[in-house]
Parts: sequence; C-alpha cells; structure tokens
Amino acid sequence: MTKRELPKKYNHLELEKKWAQNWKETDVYAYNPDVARENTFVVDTPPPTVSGSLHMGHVFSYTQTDCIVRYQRMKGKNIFYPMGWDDNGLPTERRVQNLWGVKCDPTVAYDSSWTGERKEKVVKPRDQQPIGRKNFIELCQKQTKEDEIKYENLWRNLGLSIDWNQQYETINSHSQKMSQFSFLDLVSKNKVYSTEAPTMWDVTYQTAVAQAEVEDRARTGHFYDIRFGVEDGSEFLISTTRPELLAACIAVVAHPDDERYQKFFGKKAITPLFNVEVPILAAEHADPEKGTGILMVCTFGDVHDVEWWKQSDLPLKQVLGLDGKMLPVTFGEGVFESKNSSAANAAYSKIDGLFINKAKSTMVEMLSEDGSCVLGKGAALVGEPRPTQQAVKYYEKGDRPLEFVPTRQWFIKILDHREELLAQGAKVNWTPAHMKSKFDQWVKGINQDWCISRQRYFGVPFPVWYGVDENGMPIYDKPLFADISDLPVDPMQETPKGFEEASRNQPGGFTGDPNVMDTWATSSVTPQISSHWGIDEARHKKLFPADLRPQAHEIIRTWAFYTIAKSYFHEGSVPWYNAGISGWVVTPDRSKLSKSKGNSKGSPEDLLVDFSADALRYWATKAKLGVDTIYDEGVFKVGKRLCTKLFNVSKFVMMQLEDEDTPEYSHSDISNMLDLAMIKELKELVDRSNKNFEQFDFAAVLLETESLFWNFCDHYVELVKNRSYKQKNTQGGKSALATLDICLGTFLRLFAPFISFVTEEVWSWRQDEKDSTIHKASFPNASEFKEIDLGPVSDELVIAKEVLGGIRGEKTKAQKSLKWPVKAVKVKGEAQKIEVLKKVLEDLTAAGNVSENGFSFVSEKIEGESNFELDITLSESDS
RNA sequence: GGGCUGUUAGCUCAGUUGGUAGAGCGCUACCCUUACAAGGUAGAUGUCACAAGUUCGAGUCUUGUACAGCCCACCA
Repeated sequence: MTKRELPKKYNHLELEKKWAQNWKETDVYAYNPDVARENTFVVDTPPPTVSGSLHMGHVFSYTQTDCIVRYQRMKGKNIFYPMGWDDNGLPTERRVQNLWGVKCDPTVAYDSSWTGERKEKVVKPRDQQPIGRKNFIELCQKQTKEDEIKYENLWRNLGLSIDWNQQYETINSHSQKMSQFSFLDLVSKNKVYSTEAPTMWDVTYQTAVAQAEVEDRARTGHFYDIRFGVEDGSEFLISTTRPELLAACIAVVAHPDDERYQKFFGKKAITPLFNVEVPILAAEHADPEKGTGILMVCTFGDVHDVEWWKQSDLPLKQVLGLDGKMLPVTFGEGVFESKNSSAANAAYSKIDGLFINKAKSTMVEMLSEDGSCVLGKGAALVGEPRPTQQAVKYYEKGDRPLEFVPTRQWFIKILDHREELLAQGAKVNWTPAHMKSKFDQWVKGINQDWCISRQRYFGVPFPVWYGVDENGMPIYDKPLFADISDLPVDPMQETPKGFEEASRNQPGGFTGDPNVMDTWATSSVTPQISSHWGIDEARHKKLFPADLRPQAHEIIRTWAFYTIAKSYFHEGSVPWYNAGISGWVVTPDRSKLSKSKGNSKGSPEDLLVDFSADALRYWATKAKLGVDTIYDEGVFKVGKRLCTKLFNVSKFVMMQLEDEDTPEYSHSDISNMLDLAMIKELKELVDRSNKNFEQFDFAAVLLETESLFWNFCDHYVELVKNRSYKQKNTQGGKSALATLDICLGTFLRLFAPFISFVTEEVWSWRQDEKDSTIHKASFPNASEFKEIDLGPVSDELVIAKEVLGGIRGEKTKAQKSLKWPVKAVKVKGEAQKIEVLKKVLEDLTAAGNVSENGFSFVSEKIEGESNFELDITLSESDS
C-alpha cells in the first residue's frame, strides 16, 4: 500500500471552489443525446424569474431537485437537466424601468445609438425617459443577461448538477419560436379565439390579466343608499358600493321571488342626477338579504354585471377608460339617453377625466346635494355610508382593483375541457400526493377561458396581422397568421405575405397585432422548449414527456395547469410523469421568506462563504417534498459539522487502509461478528435508501444515513481501532480493514447526492485515476454485499454499544479520561445475550482499556430495558 | 362558506403494515482519547392539541372539536 498525503483540515472554501471548477472544466453533467429514452432521466427545470437575485427559497427547492437528479445519475441514468431563465414579461419591464429610469413608448422611433445609463435611485414613472419599443426590448435583454450570469455562478457554487449546455431564456428566439408554434398549433386545432369582451383589466399596467393571476384582497368599502325614481312616481332605495358607475347603469334588478319589488318588475326606474330610464327586472343573482335587495347593474361593476349583461339585450355604456379615468360621455347621444340631457351632462362634467376614487367621492358629494334626486324631494343619498368588508379582485402584482373593461383579447379554450384536464392531472404522479387536490380544485373552479394576450412590450408577439378595411379599421375576424416556417415573427417589424410594408396601417393595407403573450403562454411549453418539439423530432422523442417537473405549490394553478393543458392539446399527452412539489422556506413566525417582505436573512452568496454549499444542501435536503421548512442557521451548522466529521473520519480510515504495513485484504476476510453486524446494518440502510429515493423521499435517506454514520464513527470505529491499527496482519485485522473500506465507500456514495463537494473530495483520495467522479459512481446497491454471509449476525452492534457506553459512562462519572484503565467489569444478564457479548469481547476489552481477563459474567435474567447490569471497577491509577 | 395540510421534549423535526415514545439543537457535568476541541463522553427533559369510538393494545385507524398555515369562493 502506498501512503498518500491527505489535506490536514477541512476547508470548505478551498475544497468547494476546487470541485466547482473541476465539474465545470470536465463537463461531467452533460447530457448524452445518444442514450435511449428509457435510460434517460429528464427534468423540466423551473426557469426562475430573472429579477435581481435568487434567495434561500430558490436554494431550497433547486437543491432538492438536484439531490433527486444526482441519485438518478448514480443509478446509471443519462441525465437531461437544463436551466431556463424566465426573463420575459412584466417583472423585467418593471425592473428595467426602475433601474434605468426609462419607459416604453411605442410611438418613439428606434435609436440605435441610444445607450442610457443605470440610475442610482428608482425613478418615478412621470420622470422616466420615453424610449422606443426596440430600444426598450434591447435594454431588457441587456439587463437580464447580466443577472443570468450571476445566477449561473450561484448555481455552480451550490453544486447543482445542471447541464449548462442546455440553457435557454424564455425571451430568446428559440423560445419565441416555440411559443408561436404552440399558438399556431392551437389555432389549427381550433383551441384559440380572439374576441372583444369585458375582461379583467389592470388600470395601472393597462393590460388584461388571466384568472390565475388574480387574487382577492380584503378591503373596507362602503354601501351608499341611493334613491331611484320609478316612472309611476314612486321610489325605492338601492345600496351600492360603486356610485361612480351610476352613469353606466343599464338596469335595476331584484330577486324574482322578492315580494317587496314585485310591483316594480316591468316598469322603468329613473336614475338620479342623470335622469336615465332603465328597466326594472328580475334576476336570480340578486340576494334579498344583501343591501336593500335591489341593485343596479352597471357596465361593469363586477363579474355578475358582466354575466348578466351578456345574456341581456341591453346596451353597453362604457364610462371607464383603460387608464382608470372616467371617459368623456355625452348624454342625449347614442346609448346615453336621458330625460334631461343638459342636467345629466352638467353632472357628468364634474367627474369626466377623474380617476375612479376621485370620481366616487365627487359623485357622493353630488348625490348628497339637495335636489339631486329626480323626484325633486331632497338628496338622492340617504343616511350615512355604511362600512362593509369586501373581497376585491386584484392583479397579483398590482395595487389597484381590477376593472372589467371590454377589449380585444386572445383566449385558449379551457372551459370546455375541464373534465379531460382533470383526467390528465390524474395521470401524473404527484409528490406529495395531496398536492393533486390543489390541481383538481383549481380546474373545477375555472370560470373563464385562458386569456393569453397582454398589452405589454417585453414578451413574445402574436404571429398575427389583420387586414385593414377602407375605413382604416382592422378586420379582426380574418386574422392573417404567419407561416410556421417563418417563426419567430414580430408582426410590428415584419410584413405579412402579399403586402408591402408601405401599406402598414393604411386603408386596404394591414396592421400587426400589437399584443404580446402572457409569460405563462411561454413557460407552459418548457418541456417542448427543451425537447425542440416541431424542430427536431428525434430529440423530442427522447425528451418528451419529461420524468420530473419540480415546482412550488402556489403555481400549480398556473404553471402546472397550463403545462398540462398545452401538452394535452398539442399531443394528447401528459408533459411529465412525476410532479415533485416543494414546500416553502418560512421564518420562525411561519411567514413566507421573501425579499420583498424584508425578512430574508443572509444572501445565498454570503451563506455559501459562512457555512459552505454542502451545509446549505444539507439543510435543503433535510426537508421532505411539500413540507415547509424554517430558515434555521442551526441546521446549517449541523450540516457543516457532518461534513467535518466525514472529512476527518475518512482521513482516519484512509490512514489505516493505506499505511505502509497494511496487508492485502478482501471481502472474504470479513469474519468477525462485530464487522458482520456493521455490514448488515449498512446493507439494510442501502436497501431502504434505494426504496426511499425511488419515491423521492431523499430526506428519509439523509436522516437514516446520517444516523448510521454517526453510529459508525462513535462506536464501530472506536471498537475496531485496535484490530485495524495494531493487529493489521491478523485475521481480525484484515476483517476490520475490509469492513472499514466497505463502510467508507458506501457512506460516501450514500451521501454524495446530498453533500456533493466533501464526498467528491474524499472519493478522490480513494481513486487512482484522476478523472473518476463519485457522481458517476454507482449508487450503493444491496447486491454489493451478496458475497458476505450475514446469516449468523445477531445484535452484536447494539450489545457492544451498550457495554462500551456503560464503561464510558463510569469513567465520565468518575471524571476520568476515556482511556483510563478498567480493572474489572462484572456483567449480569441472560445467557443468550452473554454469548453474543463474548463474540465482541476482544474489541470491547481494547476499546474500553479493560485489563486482561477483566470481564466476568453472571447468567441471570434482569429487570428493565437494558440487556445487562454492569458493575464496573476502575483502576486506581492510569499507569 | 368549501378544500388541503399540520398540532409529538424549551426549539427544529423523525416515527414505515397499530405492539413499552426517537434524533439533532439547546441545557448540565466531565474529558486533549492513535482522525476530529470546528471534537468527544455521559445526563435530564413528553397526559404525542382535546374528546369519543374500534381494538387485548392507538402517536399511528374512525368520527367530532379547538388552534395554526395554505389554496379557492364570497365583490351589488
């Protein structure tokens, strides 16, 4: 045996830097396109939003995925583990606006010499410099590229075994092509339509949003009781929270069974201030218990108004603009009839052009003025406004309530396919299983088709143009779709077939669809982006469907659902066989860890320095899939301690295995009962570990491996020291050496998916070839132990541990060091247990420093849980 | 209001098909022992949220309750 120089101390910074560099240079994690599908494990990696920095929540979930991937790689699988960057969409636009002090103005021409500069502070929207659409998009790309490099460095330093050759950005040309291809495929399958209809609209960002991006927020609103006249001269009270929409009132409704209002049905009501006649009708959605039981229908106050309006023949009275301000309206013209136009126009002029909130307060003032009621008897507003708790819909990234505004949008038909999509969800193996119910519940609750168009700039354009009629109006019902061979296409830059660019926006010419796709319309095809669907069929077949989709649970309703929907529509397939849903990182008070809330602790970059990548990996893989975990630096410390221990014990074992006087040894030398007992424990652990990993339960593997490993260090290594060190050349010595070798090699490989750096370091000590990595070594398998006869093994390990613990305890109690000699140990216990004990007596005598023939035995049944009663006598002196 | 999850030692969490409650951290005392003081040894600590049921036996199964977290719905 040759003795080699081993590093003296565990230095995580040096060691991790070395291996991160090595993995990069040797490209060990590269996907091999020549391997068959069944021997490949494909991951549909979540592309993180590129928005400045990654936080511990990312570290947590990506490490869990990496752990699963590393296991699969060690099982011999060819791994496809790509990385995407979600850099398209609103978050990037907002970030660029803030950092660079600019805003996109499509009317400004492109300036190729424009560079701009990053601002120190966030620039208020009104002070932002307007730049052209192309300049804005270029700036977005520049900004995201910078962040993506930063992200890649973090992932490499954390040890994610990503194949960096398989990188993509959701805004790049390939992703645009796939998104547009997906769109056109759905067009050809009649799953897409565009329509002008009231849709949820964010007035701040001035874009449509989809149901999945909407959240309810509790808000205190006020009921205002307003007197309405009736054509026969009587009157009634309605309660409304939205008096500013009075001018958009198209009807008044009450429940058909509500006796109070039976007498009014079929008659006309007259609105205050505007003197507009509207029908009084029965509607099922009116709740007699709420307010006064009779309410006004406006275009549009809420989703009920939209629904009811659609099935009525009543006109649409649009008073709210896309920017959230009241539109100019003239009473006496078009749909805005009035019995007193001049009074109506005078009233409306006071709210014209105001923002919603201001219009509301102005309207309330007007309604409380004397004579505001059409009946001419006092004010229309009765009593004081009554506060009420309401749940109001907001865009999840917005801070003003959503409005329903009629606009033209593209939709994907999902409403008609709920049952089929539920069935698709059921074909996926969800871990943990209960996450499927989040999917099911969402699908069952869908009440709108998927709106995929956004009125933004940094996104994938629709490959669509429209002809323009002689009046200059786009002909929306005959869209001109791009040819698949021309993708990706930007209809604002490129010309459709059969047209000249000069005829853009001209009567008789064409116009481009100015919208971009929702970011989910792109990320819902991440499996296809990676597989090059439609471009490289051979590759697609090898990578689709994927094996694993890792993701967080709050985006089951978006990312998981949309991905399942698209794969189903495109190819009738599930996108992946397994969905592994990670939990959240939470603070000790259980709130979600996030930077925006200001409760994130150290940055991942700092923690890598302070604790080590392996310590962070330990923390992340200690938690099961789906279970929230507390940000706890205490756990990082424990992880780091495990790495230190592994480093040191490996060094110690290696020293004995590779000493100059170490003899040859092999599996067949393992004959000592203690050694066999240790091997048996190890074999059972290996068995369970494989089973747990197959079910994505990496946390259980770590827990059990860690537990047996500490047992190995604290008890087994101590017990066999004498044989492996001083009696190398005896049968017992060889048996111990062979066992130590097996244990070390097995523990390293069991730990490799978790603490990947330190295991690689130690593994390199054991290998003669420089390039053999532990991460491509085979994961331990029970068959490795098949040559070793474990039949006669009993509970030697437990018994040895108990007696050694007893001896140690006696010394501790006497405040003596652990090497203090022991004169005598009287053991009382069952004969059968004593027989087992006698098999490990030699090791115990040496490890406990018990004098020769110091053990004596009394065969007798004893009380209590332990196997023996020990009567230990220490020597008087240590000489 | 509907759905899902959780409640085990001071803290963070394990607990496989029901069979005498487990680990780490923290705490106390001690120890330089052939790798490891960034270490080791030993010790104390629990009406398993509550109630009822099934069972010879329940942390584990059933039902109900309370509390916590998340998702969805409620928008006049």
